[in-house]
Amino acid sequence: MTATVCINGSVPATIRDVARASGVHVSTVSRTFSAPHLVNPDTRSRVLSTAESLGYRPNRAARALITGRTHNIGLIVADIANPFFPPLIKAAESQARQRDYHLFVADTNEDPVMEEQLVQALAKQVDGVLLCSPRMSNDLIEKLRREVPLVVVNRAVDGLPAVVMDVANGAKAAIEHLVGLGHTRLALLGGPRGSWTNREIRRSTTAAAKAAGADLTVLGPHHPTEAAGAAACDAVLATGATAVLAYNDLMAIGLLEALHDRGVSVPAELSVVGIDDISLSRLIRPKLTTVSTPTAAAGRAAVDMLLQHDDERRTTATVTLQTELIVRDSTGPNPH
Amino acid sequence: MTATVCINGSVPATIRDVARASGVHVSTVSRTFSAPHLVNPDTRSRVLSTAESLGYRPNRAARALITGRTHNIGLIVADIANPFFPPLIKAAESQARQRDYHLFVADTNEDPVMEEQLVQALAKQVDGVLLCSPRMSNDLIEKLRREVPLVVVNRAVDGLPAVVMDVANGAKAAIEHLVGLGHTRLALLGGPRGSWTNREIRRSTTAAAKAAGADLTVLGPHHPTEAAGAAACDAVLATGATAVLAYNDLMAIGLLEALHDRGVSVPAELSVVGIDDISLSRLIRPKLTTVSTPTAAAGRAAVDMLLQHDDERRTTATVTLQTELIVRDSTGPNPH
DNA sequence: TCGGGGACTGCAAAGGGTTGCAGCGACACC
DNA sequence: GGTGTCGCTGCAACCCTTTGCAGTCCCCGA
Repeated sequence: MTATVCINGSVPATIRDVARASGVHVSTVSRTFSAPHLVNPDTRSRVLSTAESLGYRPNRAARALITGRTHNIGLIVADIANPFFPPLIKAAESQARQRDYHLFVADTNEDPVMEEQLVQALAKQVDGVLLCSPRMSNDLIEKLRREVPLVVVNRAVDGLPAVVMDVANGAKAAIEHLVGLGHTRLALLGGPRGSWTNREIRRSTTAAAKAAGADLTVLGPHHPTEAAGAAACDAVLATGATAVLAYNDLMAIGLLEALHDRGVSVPAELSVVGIDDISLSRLIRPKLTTVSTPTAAAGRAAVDMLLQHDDERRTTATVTLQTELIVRDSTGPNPH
Repeated sequence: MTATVCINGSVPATIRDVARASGVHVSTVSRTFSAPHLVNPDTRSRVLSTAESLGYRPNRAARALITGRTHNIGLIVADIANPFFPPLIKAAESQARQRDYHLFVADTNEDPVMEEQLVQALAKQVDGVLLCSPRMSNDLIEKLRREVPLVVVNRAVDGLPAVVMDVANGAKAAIEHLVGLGHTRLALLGGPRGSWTNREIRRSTTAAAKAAGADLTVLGPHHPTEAAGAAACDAVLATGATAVLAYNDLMAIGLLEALHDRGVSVPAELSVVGIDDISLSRLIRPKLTTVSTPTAAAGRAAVDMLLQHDDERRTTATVTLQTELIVRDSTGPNPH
């Protein structure tokens, strides 16, 4: 086999080198790092300083082999480049590192089949996986949780720890906002098939519209992209609705673009509401009215749940994070 | 020690279990996976099927321990949530996985000190690190490359494989575009201290302005953020310039926002050019004229370089990716 | 018939740590 | 002085896989 030599020709120092150089047994060196209180302060500082001078760092793979804990976490998202995810990834990474964990990030390209492959591939290499907005079936999730501890984000699964955003409540607030502006014919621009969030939104929106005595046309399923939002423009207009709630900001923004191209003015002729409050939403014109979802908090919470339920016995709690309607410039009174 | 038990109480299958169940030696099982041509097809298929039924997957940590290759890559960026990075991360991850590598992603929060810590922490756990837009000193890079193979992106370092974008040429094109529109008083909204890209842009912009006989005021250093772009608005106006080139799109967009608030119309009174062509740039109004940088290609190229120079002897080549000026609506003729 | 070689397979060491157990000296207490 | 305890350290097995080496078996050519 090929030894991993550094560029200057020296081999990275192992625990044995440190032991030899400081005149103690390897187990003492090991304890110096993993259970410092068990070793004599003098010995400890001697070991520490020779370790320092040798540039020694414990090999995590070797440690993982015996302890069974890799100190790695996997994070699986549908699309890294979808602006919804980066804040979540960033928060999760930061939280993980603070607890001395490293984060694998993987992208399924919106493909549910890929989700399974990724979990399988990561399973032996991580202490747990964060599944963000998974589209796979419940059965499959059941199967996978047997291979590796799982925390799901943006989905509720029986008996599995989960972090969800209260989009139902957010969607309800959005509908009430629109009804309050006098709109009576509404449309919902649906998201992708298999999305728990999408089901929540549809359910809540339907109920809220009904309660308010408003008409609601549900469109979809659609890809959760700007392009799909733009492509759905004619379908939206055909419903005769004066206000639309979109599955996410990206679709809302695509819709806004297409409306602009067709000369339909927002919010004068049509009100548009998004969901997520991605940073883009306050930069476009008109500024988008949207339901803000606490993505960074979700990332942190998911890491916390994984690490905590990893320590003690498994918890199956679901933490629900609140959402908030942010009214900006894309909604206005019913023109009729 | 605590065995890692799965949720159903079973312990994950090891190579030994497979060997026992299929009546061969562990080495044969090992070879079945890592050198299939060395084992009899019958044996191989028998091993494969029992492995399948036992749900066996090779333990990468154990494999890493003996081969010295982890099949992991580290990717260090300044800010995951900065829209410049996600396309790069996505492309790198995809390219890595295609070659059976997994990607650690880490965020320095724009802090150069953190860069070193991260490389150190990742060093023993990866086969190489991709350093994106590093701000650390050359000396430090020299030191770190001794611990782990490095590829730098958006920076040229002597003797180190690098992927850079030809921003110099892009900035030159931007200046020529502005001069062609009749602008003679220009401003450069500079980026962060320590950024190689920033130096390149300044150098090239200065030269291009001089060559064209135009005035150039250089502002900065600034954080590469929208907020910093907005904050610099007054300073930009104070220069008396009729056209500005910003270090990146984010700053340009922040500037656009601030200009809008002050009632300065773009491009009628002031032309603005960004760099990067993040997806946001074509969604804001006016659509931003910008220099597009091939970030996804950079991510792929960086992974390729790391993996290739990892195979054979170390290459120190620098690959330079072309940039392109995208003219949209934020630039127009000199009003004077 | 025998030697040589090829195709498989088994054996065992190695890789870098962790950890239960036992040893040992120092000290306190009776 | 004997005994028990405590603090520290060493010993050695173990984690899971890879891989150089050696052995076995079979086939082929001489």
